[in-house]
Amino acid sequence: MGVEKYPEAMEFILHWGEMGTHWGANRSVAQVHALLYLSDTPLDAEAITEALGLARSNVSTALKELQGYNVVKRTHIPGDRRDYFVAETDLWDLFMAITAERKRREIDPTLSKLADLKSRMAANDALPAHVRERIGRMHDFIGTLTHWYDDVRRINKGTLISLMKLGAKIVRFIPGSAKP
Amino acid sequence: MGVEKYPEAMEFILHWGEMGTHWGANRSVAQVHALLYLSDTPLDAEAITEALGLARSNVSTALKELQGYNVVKRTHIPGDRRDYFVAETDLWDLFMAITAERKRREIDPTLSKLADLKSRMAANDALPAHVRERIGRMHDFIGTLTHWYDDVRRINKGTLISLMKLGAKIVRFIPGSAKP
DNA sequence: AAATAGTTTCGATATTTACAGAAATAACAG
DNA sequence: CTGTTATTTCTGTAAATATCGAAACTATTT
Repeated sequence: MGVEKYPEAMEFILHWGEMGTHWGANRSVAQVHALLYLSDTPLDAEAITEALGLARSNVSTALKELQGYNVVKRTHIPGDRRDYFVAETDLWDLFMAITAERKRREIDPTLSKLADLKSRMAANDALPAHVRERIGRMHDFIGTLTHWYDDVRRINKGTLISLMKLGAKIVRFIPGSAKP
Repeated sequence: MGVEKYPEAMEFILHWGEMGTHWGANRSVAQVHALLYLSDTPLDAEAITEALGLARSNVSTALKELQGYNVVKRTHIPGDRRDYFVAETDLWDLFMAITAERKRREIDPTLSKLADLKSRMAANDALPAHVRERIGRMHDFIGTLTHWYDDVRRINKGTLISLMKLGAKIVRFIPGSAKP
């Protein structure tokens, strides 16, 4: 019997669904993910459909999308032809997958657009200097941010978690930094 | 004459408007911000309305919202009763304002909900252990993230920028960390 | 070939969000 | 007190997004 029978579990799933729309997924995708996250056994598409009351086609699309983000994996049960699914339960990996996807959709297009504008502005001297300067500065800034992000992503997971737990104390270890 | 006359500037404004919808603002709000960001003089609501072709009421709402996020400030010109507006041009401050707002809308509600569920689950022993465990783990994880965020926010701006430029090299300074 | 599992596509809603325009209210200089 | 400017509220519409259910299609197993 699935977790959707428990009121607290269902409440979590519904909340996740609503928040999902703020996190760049749609409600169904987020609900399917929440259900799989709470389940301790792999579920097949049909079971998900019944548990959440969604259309079968919707669940299929959601599963495909979640696999694309690498937060859900497909498994099989011996002697059963159906596909079963499990969610990533390592929350750090989940977090990294979400940030990667959001960067792709929310940052990368802007970075390209700014690069494009910058190069086109270089040739155009009718343009006021401050416009060129501000668009250029925005490009540099977002470039710095994404460079930092790429850098941090490459750090070993355990190290990263320790770093995060260190929090603001990190500053102590940096040469030449003083309190404000 | 406003920056909206320059194709590249307008392109920036329109792009910003589209991306704004992914960043938690609506198109109008993001467009107004982009226009002010590119302008080197303060603009009044009427000028913004004409530059962007929005309804006056919409511009008024957008300005109010932007001031709420602390990314736009009101100023006055001597001998002129109208309100004028300027955008934050320090991109770091802008970034911090956006992240604060997004945390408020995208993280805080979930943190509260998880805390609530956690306390209610404690009393309920009909609930399977793994459900309690996974919701609890999610709460802890998001708690750790927001704690780190609060910590980092308190670091002096200049220090933070240096830290970011350091990128992955940060690891070198941390005692007891090794490459993967 | 028949049965089963899964995916994809499509048109018909339903829901949510953005936006405009009008009207009511407030603030205030002259 | 009066006219101008700015803000707020509301009402309706338009646009974007999400969802469903059905059907067509593919692949796999028996």
